[in-house]
Amino acid sequence: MPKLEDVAKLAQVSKTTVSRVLNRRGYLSKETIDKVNQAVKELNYHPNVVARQLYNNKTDLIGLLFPTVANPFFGELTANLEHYLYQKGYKVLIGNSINDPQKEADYLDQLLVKQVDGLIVGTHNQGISQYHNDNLPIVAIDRVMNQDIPIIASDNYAGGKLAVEHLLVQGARKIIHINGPQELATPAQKRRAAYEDVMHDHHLQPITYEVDFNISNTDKLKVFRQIFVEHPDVEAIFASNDLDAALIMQIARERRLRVPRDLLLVGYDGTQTVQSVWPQLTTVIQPIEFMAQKAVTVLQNRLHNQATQSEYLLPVQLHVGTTC
Amino acid sequence: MPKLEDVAKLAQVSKTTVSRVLNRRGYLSKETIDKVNQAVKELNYHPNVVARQLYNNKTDLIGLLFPTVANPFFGELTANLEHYLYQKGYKVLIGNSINDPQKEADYLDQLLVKQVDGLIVGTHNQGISQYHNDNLPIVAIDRVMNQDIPIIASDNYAGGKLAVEHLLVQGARKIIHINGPQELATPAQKRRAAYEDVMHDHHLQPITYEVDFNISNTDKLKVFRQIFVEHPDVEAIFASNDLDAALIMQIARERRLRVPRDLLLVGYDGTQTVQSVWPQLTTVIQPIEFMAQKAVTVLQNRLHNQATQSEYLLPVQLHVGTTC
DNA sequence: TTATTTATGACAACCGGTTGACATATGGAA
DNA sequence: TTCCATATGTCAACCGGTTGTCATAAATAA
Repeated sequence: MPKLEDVAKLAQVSKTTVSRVLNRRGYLSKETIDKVNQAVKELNYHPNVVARQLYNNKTDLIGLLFPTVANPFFGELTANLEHYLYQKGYKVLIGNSINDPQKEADYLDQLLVKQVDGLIVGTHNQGISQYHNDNLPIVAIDRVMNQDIPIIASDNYAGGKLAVEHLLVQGARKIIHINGPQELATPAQKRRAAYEDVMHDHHLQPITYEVDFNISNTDKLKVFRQIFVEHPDVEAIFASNDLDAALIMQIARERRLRVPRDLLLVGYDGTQTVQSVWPQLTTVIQPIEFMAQKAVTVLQNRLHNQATQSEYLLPVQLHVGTTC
Repeated sequence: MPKLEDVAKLAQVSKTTVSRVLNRRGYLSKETIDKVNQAVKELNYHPNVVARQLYNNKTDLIGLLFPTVANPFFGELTANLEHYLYQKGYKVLIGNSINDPQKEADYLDQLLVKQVDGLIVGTHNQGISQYHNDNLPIVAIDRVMNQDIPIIASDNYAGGKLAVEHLLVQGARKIIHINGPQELATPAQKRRAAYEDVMHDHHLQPITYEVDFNISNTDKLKVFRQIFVEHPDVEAIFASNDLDAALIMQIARERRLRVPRDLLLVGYDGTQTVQSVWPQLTTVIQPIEFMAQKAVTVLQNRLHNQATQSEYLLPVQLHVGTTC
């Protein structure tokens, strides 16, 4: 692997001159520029990125910490984040933390140390202390970290309201909601608040099941089956996300419940993948692309020490399919 | 951000000793070890990764170049790759190249230069020349690059055969296949070969539509609608992948064709996402996790200069749903 | 003719950690 | 008493660039 010195030798100029040509600084004649470029091409020389990173004290890398890109919501989010970050000259390092707080802490430990210039996080684990780090600009998506870390989220309260009110309009009364554990501080809890508010407004009893996002589908199915055992008269379910809605659908089939006749179903997220494969699902669409764009903008503000708000709420949209 | 020297000062030892403690080499007394560790903790010191990378001439980063993690196949593949790579001590840098050969070339240019220790690629663009690079270990997934680059793929021929033979058993005769452009050298072309072989064996006329993986859903829908215009008597479609199958399904609904009564449909990939959301789809399941694991193993062999085969074929499985 | 701009080189410090060479001191074993 | 393993320090080179300081020389302008 050729280095700067080799280029200098071949072009018969000094290291300094080569560096000047590559970085366009100082006075340079056309001839030397050509000579150097010629040598660069001949040797197929590329400056060593790591050496530059060391001197410049930045890597142009942004870390993304999310549960898993196997989930279409995080997959699409990651794809969009990568897109916008690439436009700004950053590359993307990913860390999937699903179900493994140790792994998340590990990643943090390593990334916080000059490996990345900034971090965008949306993990679902609790009690990671390293986030209290002033050195590294961090932005959270759909996750409450601490005061210093700005949050990008869709308008979960509005989304919850849209979903529940739609269910009520469709005539459902016994509506059950699924959400993550309350200890986990996520903006998604606002859907629960919306759900409970709307139910109370209609003098209905809210019933919320708390299900950990990280558990396996098999375990989720067990919990969801329990819902139908404990509430055989359930008329509608407002699920945490579209994949959970799919599991509910699976159970509905097991129990020979026809959707929407016997059971109404609303999901959440509205990823393009699920929209494409299961357009019948009524769901609340989060503006994934917009969230990614906003996260990148806010992160860049942080990187440039510009002021940012502590929270950014983006609008959601109800997609009405045939499941309710 | 504290550096090694600061730790040395605080612990009242030399830089060398600190380095010795951190890297466990040479003779060390328990007291100094404790003193150093104490100072490390007190300062919250972490060695600068980039400096280490420069000296060691490796980054412990592996680049993943795929079309987009927004697609569940690549999302799940990426998640699995990340999992296995993490286990081996590598971090993951992603690059999504969809629909943008320039971006792919860009990534390559930058990653080939000591930014990553190795590369796993599965992009769908053509004519990228930089892959002829001897410096960097590369492994390809489901993509033919050049002789030096080992390929991990599922058994596409067997998969194609399974799908088509199942369609025939179900009574279909006019079966249309969708695949990528033939110029694009991918193992997926073997499905086409299998399809055409089986059709010929049954004295049936194979009809293959070539559709670029990278085009938008809107454009794909246009092409797929054309299929039904040109072949109104089509009885079955063997799609390139599950998402394409979903689009076909959409068109079937438009045309009031009932699946499987009026149209049989087989997909390809069998991602957990699609399996979960649309279990009714009959499809060929690629062993994504196994492919990821194999890719990581083979890459590591390359990294350690151990011999590797030029191709690894992994078994597929037919999932029979209700779409055929 | 003199001053200034343009063009290039040599050199060293620096980014932050790693490593080898060499010196030195202590304690216990032979 | 001598020898050696143990324990720590100093110093400098190195990884591969970047940048500032000085020096030098030719070309151009005043």
